[in-house]
Amino acid sequence: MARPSVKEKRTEEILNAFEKCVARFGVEGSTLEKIAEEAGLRRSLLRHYIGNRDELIDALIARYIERSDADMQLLANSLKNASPQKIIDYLFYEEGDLTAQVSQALMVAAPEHENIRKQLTRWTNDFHDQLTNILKAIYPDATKDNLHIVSAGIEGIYLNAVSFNVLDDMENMKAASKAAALKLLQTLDKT
Amino acid sequence: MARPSVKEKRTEEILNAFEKCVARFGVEGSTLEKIAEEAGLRRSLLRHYIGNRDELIDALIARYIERSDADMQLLANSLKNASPQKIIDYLFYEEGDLTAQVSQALMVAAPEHENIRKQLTRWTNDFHDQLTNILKAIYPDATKDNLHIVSAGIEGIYLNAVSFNVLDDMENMKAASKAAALKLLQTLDKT
DNA sequence: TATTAAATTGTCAATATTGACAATTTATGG
DNA sequence: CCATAAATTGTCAATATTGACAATTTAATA
Repeated sequence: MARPSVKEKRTEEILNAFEKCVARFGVEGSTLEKIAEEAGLRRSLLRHYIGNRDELIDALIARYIERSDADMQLLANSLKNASPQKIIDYLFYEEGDLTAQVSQALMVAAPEHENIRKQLTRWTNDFHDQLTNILKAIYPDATKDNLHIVSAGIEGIYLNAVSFNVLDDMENMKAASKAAALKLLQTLDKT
Repeated sequence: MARPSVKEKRTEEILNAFEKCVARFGVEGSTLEKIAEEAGLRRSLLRHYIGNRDELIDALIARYIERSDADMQLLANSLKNASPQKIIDYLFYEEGDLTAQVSQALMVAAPEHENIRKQLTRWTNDFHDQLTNILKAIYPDATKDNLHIVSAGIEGIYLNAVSFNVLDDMENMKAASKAAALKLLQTLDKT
């Protein structure tokens, strides 16, 4: 017998706005006012629905990691025994620039935010393990070392390639990066 | 017949402090007060020697790019006809974490700072060209495409590996990254 | 329609940050 | 010592940012 709650909806809107701001201004550059404006809400509503600045950051990183974990699961499932080309195609599929820029901004904020640093560290290691497992399924004869090495290399090329999104006219570099990832992966062929 | 000028010295000190802050707090998180405190100077001196906030940022990126260009020249000269292992060793030599974190923070600031974005874009392309040339000297028979691809891949692995510095306990990943770069480079062997 | 819980708006003070510039101190050459 | 140019300190106002909370409005339902 009361007004219906829009808490979930608003929370999503706020965090979406926060992400957009983080991509443009970084974590420290995202003032509550900017976030509110981006969300089309009053600043007081950020506080009402989520909390103060620190709690907003916690909510952001929590949702980001949650989604990244989900994406990783999807990746792991989709790529069981996929071909090398398929794997690279999947990985380098344009997922909308936001994620990459947010990830980079969070990295920059990591030194001062214990919470962010821990979560990103765990995620990075998880991602590595997942990718290594995927590769292992395709190349069962490859040595553990080689699997680790190639996995780390692909991950590096991939993460760096998406970071090109903030620069101008990097299409060539992105294409070359993708080709490099495939080439590295194919070093596992001959064993 | 006047007091000797310390302008150059102070300017260096200020920009050093700015870099440290940028590595910790990002560009937008580096307030003039924090920079001044890090430099052990009054905030008014930042203004006196360099200027307002925007001018400080311009000075920072200018010096950063200048140094990066110099490093790149050194790299190009040092690695003329070096062995693959030498090249990778040189590239992955620990140069003091600062540079990497500053670079990443500048990337995050790029969307909102035309100046930063342009300069980083140019530098990234230059770096790619230099590395490609170095590889070409060692592998004169490799195709242009393959040189580009391997160069982009190594660059990606390298840049991403240094970004691990902000996370915890990433020694394994860094080592694997280095090995991956070498492995990728060696794909140019057989041609 | 009256009630009720939630959404939304509005306001205020405390603090942080920046820009601008005056005032003072200091080290050197003459 | 004196004049001078530079360094350094100090201060002030304007603006930005945040935290906190009161006041109001709105939509469902009994």
